[in-house]
This record gives sequence, structure tokens and C-alpha cells, in this order.
Amino acid sequence: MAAARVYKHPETGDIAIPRVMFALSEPLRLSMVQLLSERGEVDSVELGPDLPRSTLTHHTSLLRESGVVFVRAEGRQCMIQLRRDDLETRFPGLLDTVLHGYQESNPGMAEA
Amino acid sequence: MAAARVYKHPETGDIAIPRVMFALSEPLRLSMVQLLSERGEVDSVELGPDLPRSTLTHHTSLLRESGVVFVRAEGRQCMIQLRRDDLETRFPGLLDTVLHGYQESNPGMAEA
DNA sequence: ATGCTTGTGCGAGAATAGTCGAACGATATG
DNA sequence: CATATCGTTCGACTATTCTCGCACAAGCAT
Repeated sequence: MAAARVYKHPETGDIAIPRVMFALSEPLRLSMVQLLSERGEVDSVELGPDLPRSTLTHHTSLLRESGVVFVRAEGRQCMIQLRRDDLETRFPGLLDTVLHGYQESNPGMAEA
Repeated sequence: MAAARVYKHPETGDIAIPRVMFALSEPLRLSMVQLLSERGEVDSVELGPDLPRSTLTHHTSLLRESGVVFVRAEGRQCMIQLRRDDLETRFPGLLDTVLHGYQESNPGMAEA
């Protein structure tokens, strides 16, 4: 058995504001986060069905390295989820405020 | 009387999350905002006494254009203040959360 | 094992952002 | 008016980020 894909994540205490802010400063990533917030854990592809895979990996990696999302391998796909609790612990209210504020200007963006 | 320097600011309703997030993703600008939060209105130079003026203008302009600060000419200097109320109206709690979270990792940074 | 699918790493190119010196316009002071 | 001081603009350079094609490795099915 070979070691499956393993992803490095920052410790909760190491999640830094500037990194998080930067991660959430891109509309594309912001949309991803918003979708994650609505759906819970999703297949990475759902975050950008039309994007080239290498571009998708780029953004999911950035979100992961900044501490915003948790990534795990599931077979050959990878599943992504928000680190809600960790973010809430570290920066209470931040995520909700940002998502609420963004949603306001992007109504009806990721509807089921 | 020539028209004094006039600065363009986005309307409160036009302040957008991605821009704000980006503005606050730079440690330097974050520090400026933190200092503004403590001091109220300050001379622009106080935001970066050691920086080249053109660099200072660059960052204050970015903060202004993103809707984070309000700038007004005062003689030949310029005075900067946080758009606290506007930001609170638009994204309630955001500023406090961010500053609190940043302060935590940068204790004792702009002490009087 | 062969073939298919999926994510990742690498590299190149384009776009964006940061830094800073120099020249300029505007304002205050002598 | 002459001069000094301030902020702005411009241009150049560097650094970072974004995008994406391509090759590769890992997982699943036949």
C-alpha cells in the first residue's frame, strides 16, 4: 500500500489574517468558498467545473495553504470542505460576515 | 482660488468585499488600518514615516479606492481616517474581526 | 496488465502588484 | 516673488500571481 495523497494544512493557530484575506480577495475563490458554505463537503470539481484542472488545483491549494479549506483524498478525486470551526475559533464571525457581504452583491449565484 | 486636491471615494453601497479583502491582505496596509483604528484621523505620513512618499501614496490610494479610508487635503498634507461607519453599515463586524484577529498575531505593534 | 479517469507538478507567458527615484504642481513661509 | 515642503504622477524594475497546456503518478475497471 502506497501512502495515499496527503495534504498539508496549517495548524489552526497558524492561520494568519493576511493569507486568509488574500485567499478571499479573488471573486473566483470567494465563489468557491460560498459554494462550500452551502454544500458542506464537495468534490473539488464542483468548485469549478469549467476550469482547467491545473487552474483548479492552483486555487484549491491556495485556499488550503491559507487555512480556509480542508482537503482530503477520496479515491482519485479530492473532497474539499470549509474549515468553519477552525476559522470561527481563530477569527470569530469573519467567515459569516464576508460571505454575507459577498452574497449581497452576488445574489443568486450558486443556486441548487 | 484653485480647486484644492479632491479625492475620489466609492459610495458606501459600492464598497465591494473583494476589494476590501485585497486591501487588507497586505501586512503593511493592515498595519496602517490598525493604526488608523487606534488614532482616528491622522496625517498620512504617520502611516509610514519611513516609506518613500510615492510608496505611501500608492498604499493610501489603494485603501481609499477600495473604500476603506477617507482622505482629505489639509493644507499641503493629507489626512486619513477609517470609514468605520460605512464599513460597519456595509459589512457589519468585519473590521473589528479583522483587526482583532490581526492584532492577536502582532501584539505591541503600534503603541503610543 | 491495459486503459481510463482524476489530481498534481512543472514550465511558460501574461497580467497584476509593490517599490522607488525623479519631475511636477500645489501650498505654506519668508 | 522666491523658496522649501508636501503629495501626486510617471516610468522602470522586480516580485508575485494567474492561467493553462503538458507530462506524470495514483486509483479504479475490465
